Amino acid sequence: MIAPSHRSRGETAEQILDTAEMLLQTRGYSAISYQHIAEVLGIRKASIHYHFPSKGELGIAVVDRYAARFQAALDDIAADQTRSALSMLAFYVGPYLEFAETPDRVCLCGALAGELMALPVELRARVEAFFVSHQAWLAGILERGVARGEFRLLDQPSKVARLIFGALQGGLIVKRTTGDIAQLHDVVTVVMAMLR
Amino acid sequence: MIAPSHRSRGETAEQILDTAEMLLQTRGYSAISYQHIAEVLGIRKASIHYHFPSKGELGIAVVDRYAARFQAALDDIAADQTRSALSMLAFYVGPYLEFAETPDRVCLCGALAGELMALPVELRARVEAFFVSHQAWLAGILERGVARGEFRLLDQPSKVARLIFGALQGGLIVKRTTGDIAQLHDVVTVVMAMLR
DNA sequence: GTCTATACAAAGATAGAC
DNA sequence: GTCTATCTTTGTATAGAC
Repeated sequence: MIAPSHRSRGETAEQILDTAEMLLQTRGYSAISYQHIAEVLGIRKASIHYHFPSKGELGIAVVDRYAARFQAALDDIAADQTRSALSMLAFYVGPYLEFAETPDRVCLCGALAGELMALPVELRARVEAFFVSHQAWLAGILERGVARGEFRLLDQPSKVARLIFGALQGGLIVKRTTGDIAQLHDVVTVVMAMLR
Repeated sequence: MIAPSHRSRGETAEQILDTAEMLLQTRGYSAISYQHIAEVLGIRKASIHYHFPSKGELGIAVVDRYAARFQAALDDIAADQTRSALSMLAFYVGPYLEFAETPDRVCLCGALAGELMALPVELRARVEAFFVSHQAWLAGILERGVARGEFRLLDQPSKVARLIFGALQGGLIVKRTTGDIAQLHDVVTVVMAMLR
């Protein structure tokens, strides 16, 4: 029985997070303001301060929600022992390819990492945790693929995971800049070829 | 005979560009201000406006200088027919590894690309041109390595170049976030292994 | 919970003295 | 070429009415 996951936040708070997430992905942290978010939602700046008193807290809430959503999906996938490692990897690449299909979105943490030193330290820590956990997850999938005879790695799983993760983050950012969707597809193609 | 390359800009203008470049690499475009630059140099905001009337123009001047410096080195290297393709690639990776040795610097264009939609359009165009030309250069080196029997590629040179470039940009950004210098070294190691 | 109003600081930019 | 002074707008944040 699947109960609808009760929200710990109200509707307005969720809309604020949605809008802030979109703006952070497209324009970054320093460039966005309460005014921008308020305009998109048709509300006033003060209403946002009611839900998220400071910009730093808002940024943290956005990243925490984003990372938790991602992590839940990764946990689900990795837990399914019947799936091939290849399909797990293909699953992981999915969100990146989806972002690549938008004109201006990249991974939230990839965008924030570009202006790392301008972020509140608590926010930096979140971005770091995101990178660390995703690379650990990838390394686990690669190890699994080796154990199942699906992958042949050029080096230790953790090192290959770093290459793949960096290539996805970097490839997505380059894709948005050049506007060429093939940028990320090519990266994924070569990554897959590398694992055989 | 080597004449000292005459500067088309004065000493102060160069110092402003140096400081702006450093701040852009560490904090990004939106987060830096004339005030920050002035404080580092011990001058006033108005003095910067004398040399670079608007922030957009300053940003463009920084990126143009950065890209030209990089390009001159790439042209020199690629022109030397006696060098191996491997040594050329090792040379290309050099600046990334140097940035990785600093606590908070990444590639200027990699940093700016994270907040792409917040940049003036002329600046975006510069970042795009940087990405396009660097990937073309890398593809040329890869092709050369294949012709010389040094490299064996998993796919077309342009596609492998995209993987390598994205991995370097992404790897450097992840490295700065996690603070682990091995992050980028591992990426380079696996890239090199991939080419054999 | 959302609004108006406001405080306060910082930003980009210009005018004009030196 | 650099400075002081100033303008205008924007940003973050709070107080208090509704």
